[in-house]
Amino acid sequence: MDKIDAGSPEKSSGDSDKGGVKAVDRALMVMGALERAPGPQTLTDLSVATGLYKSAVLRLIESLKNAGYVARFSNGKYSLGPGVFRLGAAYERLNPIREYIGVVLNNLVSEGSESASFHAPEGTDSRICMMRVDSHHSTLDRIAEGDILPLDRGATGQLIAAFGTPKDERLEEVRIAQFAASVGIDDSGWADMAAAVFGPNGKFRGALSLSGPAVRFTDAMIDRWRPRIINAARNITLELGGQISSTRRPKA
Amino acid sequence: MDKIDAGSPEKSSGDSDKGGVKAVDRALMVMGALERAPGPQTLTDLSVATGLYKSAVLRLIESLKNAGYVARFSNGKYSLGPGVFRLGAAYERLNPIREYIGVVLNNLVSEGSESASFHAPEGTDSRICMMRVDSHHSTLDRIAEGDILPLDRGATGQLIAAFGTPKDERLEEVRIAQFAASVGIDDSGWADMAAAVFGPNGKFRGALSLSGPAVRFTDAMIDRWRPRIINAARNITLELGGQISSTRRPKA
DNA sequence: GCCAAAAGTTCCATAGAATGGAACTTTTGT
DNA sequence: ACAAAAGTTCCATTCTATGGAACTTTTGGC
Repeated sequence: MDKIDAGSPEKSSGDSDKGGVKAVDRALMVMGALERAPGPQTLTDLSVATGLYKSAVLRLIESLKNAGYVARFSNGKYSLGPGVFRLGAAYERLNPIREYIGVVLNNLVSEGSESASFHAPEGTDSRICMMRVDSHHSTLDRIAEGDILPLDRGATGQLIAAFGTPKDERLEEVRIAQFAASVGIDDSGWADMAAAVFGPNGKFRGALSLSGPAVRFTDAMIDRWRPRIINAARNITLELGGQISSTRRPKA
Repeated sequence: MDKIDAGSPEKSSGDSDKGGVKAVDRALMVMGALERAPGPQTLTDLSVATGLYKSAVLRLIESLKNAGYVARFSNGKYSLGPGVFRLGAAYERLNPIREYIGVVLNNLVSEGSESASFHAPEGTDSRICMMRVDSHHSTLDRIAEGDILPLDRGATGQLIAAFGTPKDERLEEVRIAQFAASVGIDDSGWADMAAAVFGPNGKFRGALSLSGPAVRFTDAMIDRWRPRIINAARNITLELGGQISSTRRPKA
């Protein structure tokens, strides 16, 4: 009873009309523009970014502002408002599993692991970093909670792709192992390993990941941490009410 | 026209018509209901909570779901979706902190303070000068925006260390006071005082600091400026959406 | 396992809300 | 000081969001 359908932004072809409310779609376009923007935006910025008339943006913003989702500064620019924080806090409160994942991540890091994080699928070709605890080693990579990352980079991306839709058959080995590790040679200088987490009905929920400088991801290091990260992922799965399956289940 | 008013306790009253977009207002009412709810909500729950017809809620949710702001579980209940988490992360990321802090720093300096600056934690054992406004007095010290500084020097470093990880228990007094001032005798010839700034959830965000020649940091001068810098820090905290806590906080 | 009640979903004519764009005011930049 | 860009107001027209009926599915009592 925990399967999630959060809707996917992309719809292959002709995604526009999906029976929602158009005015709301437009307001959320404005929110998206503000979310993506590098900083406070002018009315004209938003008009250009969304393709809506300035007058329309102004009207939509009026409603968003009343709810605190948009803030306007004294210089006239717009940005996300404190209301989105309240929302974020509510999200945390409503998803208490995050607390448990935090405990698991902290445990790994305090045992001396590389930086630990949890990533969930986001749409069909990306993932989102839901939580992250920096390692006690150096911490200079730029990944933070909320970051959207591609699936074609790193073991974590690979693991999520292996359980994605449509399934990448080339990744069947990864899917069976429920684990992936960077082979090491990557010009980025970073490496990672990840173990799969499942919810009820065996539904894939995300990846528990350790990441750090590639130079530290030796075969020995990977062998040492693999059982621990797999075990940690298993604990999260159990906490989520998921079943541990050594074999893959065909359908939910 | 007839609202299904089943007695909605929240929303108080004056949600007067402020010239926004009604459909958006309604969608945000649904968001508010989800935010306030103790757990996943049924369609009927939301219909009752918002006073909207079920069919209307369904349509609004369709749009909210497409944006990821609302998720639907396999048991049919609705809750906030991962999109709000992204939003929260975006808010944190593009915090307009600098714009507002610049105003505050300028105000302090134009009131005759020593050079004013804002420092944020950088890693676990250093801080970064995020902004700086030179005083109208003399003295050019060499600290500039972007400089990385240690935590073992000055009141500002001490304050940031007091809220750092791991916590330095010897600095509990500083943490409680949310304020620190150089005691004066320092062979460097420089002194400073600093007040803590917090963001949402009481998270420590950095220190507002005044710094200058030690010779000018007399007890009387510190007493004179302490309330002003504390008040300025408080204003920044409020602007950041943080809460002012007069009582001591056990965690930060 | 059956039935009644509640919840969820689909559909449509119509009211009225949202729209585009023109006109106007304010701010910015040179 | 001036021109150009940004921001704001306003309104007739259009098209969308709406209420509510009808229908399907799920829940729960017995």
